[in-house]
Amino acid sequence: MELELAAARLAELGHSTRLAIFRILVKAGGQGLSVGDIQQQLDIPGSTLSHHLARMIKVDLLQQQRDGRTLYCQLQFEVVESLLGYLYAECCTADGQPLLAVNKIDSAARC
Amino acid sequence: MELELAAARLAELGHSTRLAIFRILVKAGGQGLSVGDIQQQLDIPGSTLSHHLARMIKVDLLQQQRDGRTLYCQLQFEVVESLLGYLYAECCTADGQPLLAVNKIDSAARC
DNA sequence: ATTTTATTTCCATTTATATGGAATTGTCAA
DNA sequence: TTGACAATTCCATATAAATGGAAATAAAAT
Repeated sequence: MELELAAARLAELGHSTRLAIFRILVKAGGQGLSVGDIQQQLDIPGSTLSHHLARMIKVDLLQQQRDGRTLYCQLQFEVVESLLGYLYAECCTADGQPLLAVNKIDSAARC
Repeated sequence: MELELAAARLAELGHSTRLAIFRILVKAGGQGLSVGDIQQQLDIPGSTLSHHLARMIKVDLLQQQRDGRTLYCQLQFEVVESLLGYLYAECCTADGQPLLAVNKIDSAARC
């Protein structure tokens, strides 16, 4: 992922409401969650939520899929993955040594 | 790290100039790099750079240390680590299963 | 057909971010 | 103690983001 795109995606995660949406959608997993359910969890006006979702969709952090009159939001996990992968790649020195210890932490322990 | 702080830090990384600064400082490692060196690499006006640095300092992504008339900028690696750690922790489902495959990628391979 | 439900888009307003020239501060060297 | 250098702060301006009520769209139920 090139820098501009990574920055754009990080900017979208860099807002407390949107980071909360991200969090909720991670917990929801692959099947996603309806806009209404998200709204209920966050307790914010529909239009505000809609704007935030639109922004996240624009940078491919999430996707929507309609089922009847309900719109389901699904996190684009591959995109999130590539974003985090980019950050990690950037967190290596020129000589290829990782500077962060996050890799060493057991993933299960963090959950 | 709580959500608000994580969001604030992500927002600072979510700007192409600042992400470029981040990148440069990662490559520079622990000893850091002078403001002038960063400016030379980015080729932007000093005042603009200064504003960006100030923002990053405000959320503790970096630190400055004066040596004579030169100011050295050092990335706060522990902070970056905790931020990425937070994101990874959020990327686990409620039942503790990591949803991202980034952990499985060999860290050396990404550098 | 009409109402209800789910969600978006339109619109206006407020607030924050980004940018960079000019003036300023801090430090060293002659 | 003046001059140059490193970097910031001041200031003004332009642009973008955030917010939410009201109107519009889409789909289903009555």
